[in-house]
Amino acid sequence: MSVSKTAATEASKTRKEAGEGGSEHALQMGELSELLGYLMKRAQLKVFEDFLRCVAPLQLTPAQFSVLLLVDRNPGRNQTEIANTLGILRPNFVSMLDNLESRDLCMRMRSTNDRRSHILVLTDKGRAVLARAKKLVATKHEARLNELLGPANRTALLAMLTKIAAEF
Amino acid sequence: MSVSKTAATEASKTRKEAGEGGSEHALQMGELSELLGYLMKRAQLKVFEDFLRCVAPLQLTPAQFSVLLLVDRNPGRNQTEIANTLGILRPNFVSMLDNLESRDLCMRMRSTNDRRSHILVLTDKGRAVLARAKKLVATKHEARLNELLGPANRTALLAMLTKIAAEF
DNA sequence: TAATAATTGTTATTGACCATATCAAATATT
DNA sequence: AATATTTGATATGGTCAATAACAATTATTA
Repeated sequence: MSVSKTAATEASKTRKEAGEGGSEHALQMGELSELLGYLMKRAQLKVFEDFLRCVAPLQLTPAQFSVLLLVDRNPGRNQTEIANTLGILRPNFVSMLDNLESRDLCMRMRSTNDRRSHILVLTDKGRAVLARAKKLVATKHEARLNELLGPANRTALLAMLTKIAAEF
Repeated sequence: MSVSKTAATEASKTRKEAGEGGSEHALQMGELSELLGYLMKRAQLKVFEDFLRCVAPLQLTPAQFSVLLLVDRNPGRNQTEIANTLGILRPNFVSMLDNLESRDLCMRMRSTNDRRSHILVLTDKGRAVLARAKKLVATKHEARLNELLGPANRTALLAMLTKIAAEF
């Protein structure tokens, strides 16, 4: 089982092999393959990757999509409220909105009640893009998860992630 | 220096939780609460937060912990091999090792076979810290997941994350 | 009402993280 | 021997996350 250090170093010189990416022997993952954070991070990166692929025609990141969703569902809210709900810090939300506004997906409107705040509204184009994005996400992205896990497991996974996000 | 990690966790107390605070009504999350990427990212952040808390006495990030684990389990491997396995780019792995080496947790040794490469080895202190870290992770971090989900669900979650990380 | 505090959006800045190009030394290939 | 590839390293740019600070506005309170 255990390999001596000299044998291991010897082995390191031996190989070049055809395979995926790494041309060496696979390393022992050890307890890494049971480490929640490691698996979660790896999975999350894959999910974001796939999201970007699926919604690439619309040039929307996951964060941008979530902003459009939330603004659409919550008319009359200001920047701070939207940003807080998404866990985005207010300073960092500014450039994000600048981007969406420059692409005519979203608009800042001065509130009549409180002239400090900007009420956020989707433009017609913003609503149209959001609708197309939702369709792409549902038919390509989330559908992929269904194929991989099955509907029951998918539901279970989302429930567990929700619980972790809320109570961990 | 390098208190940025603790500073970040300290700052989490300042951060307002999404949808909390009795003054404002909670926003409608809409299909956000069913969006895989959103939930995954939120959950992942919580998990990393908790990991940092649990292993704070040892001042190890999840990434550093994974490096120690992998080096320990794979004696005789060089930087490229370890970095590749963890999905870390070689240039970015350099400063990471500089850090671990400066803390006397890890050592670079010139290979006798190939004088270009650095064989990575844990120091005695590195092995000791790793052992303590493993214990903290098991008894505080992963145990927390068990309490939250139960053993069966925890196993199911890890399996699904593994599948997503591998096949998505 | 006047003075003070708090809030909103914003700018500036910093540090962490990810990615690419490039380099010298060493090794592999031709 | 000449050329190509690999390894660790440096430099650099981009994206995020986080903090401090500021002007305009609103809320508080003395």
